[in-house]
Amino acid sequence: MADSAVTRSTYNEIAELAQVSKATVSRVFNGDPRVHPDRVSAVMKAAKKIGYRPNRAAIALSTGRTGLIAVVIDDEISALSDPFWGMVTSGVSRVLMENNMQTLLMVAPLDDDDGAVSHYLDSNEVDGAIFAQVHKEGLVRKLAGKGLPVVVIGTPSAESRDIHFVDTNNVAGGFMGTNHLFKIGCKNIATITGDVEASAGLHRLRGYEQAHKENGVKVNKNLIAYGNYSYESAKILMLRLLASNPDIDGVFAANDVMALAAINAIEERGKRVPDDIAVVGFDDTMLSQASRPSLTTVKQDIPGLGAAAAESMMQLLSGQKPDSRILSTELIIRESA
Amino acid sequence: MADSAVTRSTYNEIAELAQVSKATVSRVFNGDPRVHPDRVSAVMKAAKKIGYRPNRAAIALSTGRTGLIAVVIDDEISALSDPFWGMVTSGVSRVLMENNMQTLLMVAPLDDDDGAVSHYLDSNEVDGAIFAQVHKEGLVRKLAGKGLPVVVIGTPSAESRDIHFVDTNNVAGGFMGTNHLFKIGCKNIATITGDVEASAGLHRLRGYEQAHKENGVKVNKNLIAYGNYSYESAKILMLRLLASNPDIDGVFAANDVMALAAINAIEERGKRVPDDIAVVGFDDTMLSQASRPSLTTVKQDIPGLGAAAAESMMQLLSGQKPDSRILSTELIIRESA
DNA sequence: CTGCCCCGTGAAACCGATTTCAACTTCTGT
DNA sequence: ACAGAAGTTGAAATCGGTTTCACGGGGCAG
Repeated sequence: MADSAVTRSTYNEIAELAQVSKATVSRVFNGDPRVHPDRVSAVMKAAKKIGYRPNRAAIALSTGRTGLIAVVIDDEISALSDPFWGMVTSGVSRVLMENNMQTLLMVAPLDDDDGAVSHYLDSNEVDGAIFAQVHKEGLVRKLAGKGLPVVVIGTPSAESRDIHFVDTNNVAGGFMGTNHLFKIGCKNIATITGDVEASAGLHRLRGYEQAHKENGVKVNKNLIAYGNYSYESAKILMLRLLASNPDIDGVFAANDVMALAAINAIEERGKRVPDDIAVVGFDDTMLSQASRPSLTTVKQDIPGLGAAAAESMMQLLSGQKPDSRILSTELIIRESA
Repeated sequence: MADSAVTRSTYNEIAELAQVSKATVSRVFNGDPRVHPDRVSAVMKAAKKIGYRPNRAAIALSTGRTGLIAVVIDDEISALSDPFWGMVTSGVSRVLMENNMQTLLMVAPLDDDDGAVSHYLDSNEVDGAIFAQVHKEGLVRKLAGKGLPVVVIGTPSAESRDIHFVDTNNVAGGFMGTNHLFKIGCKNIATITGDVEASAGLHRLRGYEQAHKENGVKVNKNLIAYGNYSYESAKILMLRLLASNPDIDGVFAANDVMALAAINAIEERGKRVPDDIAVVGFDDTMLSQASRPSLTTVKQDIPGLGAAAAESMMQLLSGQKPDSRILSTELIIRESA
C-alpha cells in the first residue's frame, strides 16, 4: 500500500477542510468555470494549507494520460556517446518541461518489432513517442498504426510519409558543404558518407551529388566512401581513398568526427590541410572549433531539432496535425577549407 | 476516459476467460506460490490469448510504486552537450531497463530547492532519483530527508555523507595524470581545473597536489588556473598561464576538452606539444583519440559510472544499504605527454 | 402562480490493479 | 468418524483521482 507519511494529501482532505465534495475539488483543479468563486478560493486555500500534491498515477488511471513522452534512441552503436543525441534530447526535454510533461528516455536497439521497447510503448504507458536515429521503421509504423502519437527525428522513407517528422535539411547541407569546396577551387572532391541506411547520411550524399550537378561536374563513384559516422571507419576509408585516388583535393565528410579522421589520415600521408586537400565537416560540434586546423563545417541546430520534435508532439497531442519541419543549415567557414 | 481500442485487456477479461477471480489473476502475475498450477496455466493462456498488457498507472496507484527513476542533470551550463552526461545516462538507462524500470530524464537547473523539479520529485511520481553534476546539495538533502531513495553521481560534501553516491576516483586520477608528467621529466606543471565547486573538479586538483607532494615538489599556486570544463575557459586560462609563467613544461587539464584548448593555446604561442610542453587530459573521450597530437589522458569508465549508480539505486529500492562505490581510473598514454 | 430551464453541486460509479479477509476444500491425526 | 490444520480461492475494499447523473433552487416566461 501507499505511504505512511505524515501528510497524506488527497482530495478527500481538501474536500473536508473546504466543506465541499471531491467532485467540486476536482472541478476547481481542472478549471471548470461553473464553480462558484467562493468555493474556488476555499478549495485553493485548503489545498495550500495541507500542501496538496496531485497523484499522477491516479490521474493517469482515470484519464488515460500519463504526462510522459518517450524519447527512443536506437542504440545500435551506443548512440549517446555521440554528443549529438544528448543535445537533441536536451532540446526535447526543455520543451516538454515547459509543457508540463516529462521525458522518458529509452536507449535500446530498435531492430525488434516486438521487444521490450515495443511492449512498453504500446501499452499506454506514454502519451507519445519521439524516435531518433531510426534504422528500421517497422516498430515506428506499428506504433503509429496503433494510434500512438509519434514524431520521428530524421526523414522517414517514402512509404512512411504519413508519420510526422522533423529533420535538418541535410540535402541543402550536403550541397552547401560540397559547393563550398567547388567554390574554393577543388576539382576532385571525395566524400565520406554517414550511415546511408538512415535518412541523414543518404541526404547529405544527395547534396554532395547535387553540388556536382550544379557545378557541371560528373560524380566519380570511386570518390564516394561509405562510412558510419565513426572516427575509425573514416580514418580507414580516407587512407584507402588517398591510395586509390591521389588527385583528391577536397573532402566532404558527413560529420565532424569523420572530418577529423580524414584530416588525420591526410596528414599521416604527408599532405596538408587545407593547402593540398580541403576538408569540410558537418554538425559544428565542439570538435570543429577545437581541432587544428579548425574545421569548416555545415552547422545544424541540434537542440533546435529536439525542440521542434517536442513542439510537434505537443501539437499532435492537442489534436492538431503539425506540418513536418525541416530546419535549415549554415556554412561555418574556418581553416580547413 | 480511457481508450476505445478494440482490445482492452484487463484482469477482468482474463478472469472471465480463465474462469477465475481477479484476485487469482493478480496472484498468478505476482508469482504467488499458493495458486494451483492448473489455474496458473489457465490464466497464462488467457492472458496470452487476449494479449494482456499490464496498466502501469493502476499498478502505481495501488502499490505506490511507479517503476520510474529520475535522472536529474543540473543544467547550469547545458550539460548534455558534453558527451560525458549522455554516456552516464546511457549507463543508467541500460541497468534500469534490465531491472524493468524506466528512466525519467530531467535536465534543469537545481539551484531552486522548491522549483518544478523539486515539486515533481517529492510527490511520489518516481521511486527514486539519481543526481548528476550537483552544485548545490540543498534539494538532494531535502529529498533524501523526505525518504526518497537518492543516489548522487559525484562525491557529496562531508556533511552529506549519509547520501549514497558513486564516483570516479578523481584524486587517484589527478595523481596519475600529474605523476606521469613528473615521470617524463616535467618540472613546472600547471593545471587547469574543472569546476571546483563540485567534487570532481576539486578532487582532481587534490590529486595534482598529492603528486607534487609525492615527488617532493612544492605546489606553485600561480600554476593553478580555475576553469569550468569548457573549451573557452581553458583557452583563455592557458594563454594567461603561458604569459605569466614561461617556464611551464607540463599541463594537467581536468578534462579532454580543456586539454585540447590548452594544446591549441600552446601552439598558438609557438610552442610544441609534447616537445616543449606536455599535456595530459582527463576522461578519454573520443576527442582524445581524434586530436593531434593524440591526447595522453586519464580514462574513467563513464557508462560504468551510470551503471553503478543505477545498481546502487536498485539495491536501495530492495531495502539494502549499498556501499558507496569509487571507480578506478587508468592512464592512457598517447602522444601529448 | 405554475412550469421550464439553467446553474451549481454532491453522491456514486469508474479507471485497473492489489490486498485483506472470510469461506470453502481437502488432508491430517486420533 | 470428527476436530483442527493447511491449502486455495473469491468477494469486496482500497488506492486517488475523473466523470456521469440526478437534484435543489433561482430566474424567467406564460
